[in-house]
Amino acid sequence: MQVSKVTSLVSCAHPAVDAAKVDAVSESLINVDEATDLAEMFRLLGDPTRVRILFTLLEAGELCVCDVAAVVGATETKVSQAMRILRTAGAVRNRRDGRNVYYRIHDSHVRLLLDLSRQHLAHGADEGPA
Amino acid sequence: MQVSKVTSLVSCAHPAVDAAKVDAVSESLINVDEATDLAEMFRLLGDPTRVRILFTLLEAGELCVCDVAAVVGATETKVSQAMRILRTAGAVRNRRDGRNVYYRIHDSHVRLLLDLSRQHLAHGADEGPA
DNA sequence: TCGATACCTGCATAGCTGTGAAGGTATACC
DNA sequence: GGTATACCTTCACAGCTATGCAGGTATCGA
Repeated sequence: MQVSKVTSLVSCAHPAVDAAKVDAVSESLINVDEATDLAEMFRLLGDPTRVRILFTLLEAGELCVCDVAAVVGATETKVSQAMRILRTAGAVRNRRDGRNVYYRIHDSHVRLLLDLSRQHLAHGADEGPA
Repeated sequence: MQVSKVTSLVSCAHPAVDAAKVDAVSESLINVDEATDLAEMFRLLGDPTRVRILFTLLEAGELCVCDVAAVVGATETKVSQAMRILRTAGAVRNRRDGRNVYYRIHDSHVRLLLDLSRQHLAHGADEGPA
């Protein structure tokens, strides 16, 4: 897979400025499928409503739709719609108990990202250069 | 800010199932602005093209548009458009050197998230439950 | 000055996304 | 059974997004 056939494995419009570097980076670059999966996960966190819902679940552990709606200050419909997206993506999981449906975070990567983000929000959201 | 006026600070449609829990979580929940900023950042990483571009820059350190296009296998226009979005959001920064414009990652949070993601991709993308 | 190169910028557009309204389903209680 | 609660789903739609095309700007070499 992916032999080092210099600059021929990439469909370049121009002759590359630094062919060696281009080839080197091409070798170690994640493939399109991995990038797509990763992007899909980030896109899931790319909505304020979903972010607040997830943080709510992160804090509470498990909560029914009704209570999540109360916490984030949104309608049940809105929360339910968001939950469907999160559930379909595998980020959360639900459990029925009587009339209520309880949701909790299921994906460990999502949990990790949320935790990390909260830490960064906690000790000053400094936007210092890398 | 945010006094504990139980269940009155949230506009609940129904009476909450667990009012105490709702109030407790409401107190510690990030506010809408923070959630919006966070979501905006995640949304920036929610596109495969941008993800691959950023990983390319993460690996190479600095690269001109031409070479990035060659690495990710996209047109210069596509890369340029993506760069504009990343630049506007503050994720990358550019530097002109003659005819070429070199880009590099500027945002430390973005860099951290990418690094973390790559690690998770590295040792098996296990989707085990949290 | 005259291309050529490297990159950028509208413009148009197909496709996606978040949101609300209306109505449906499942469970509990009388 | 009948009604209320809690949640879900379908439908519609305004707004956004990624992408390609055509043309523009900046720099270099002759």
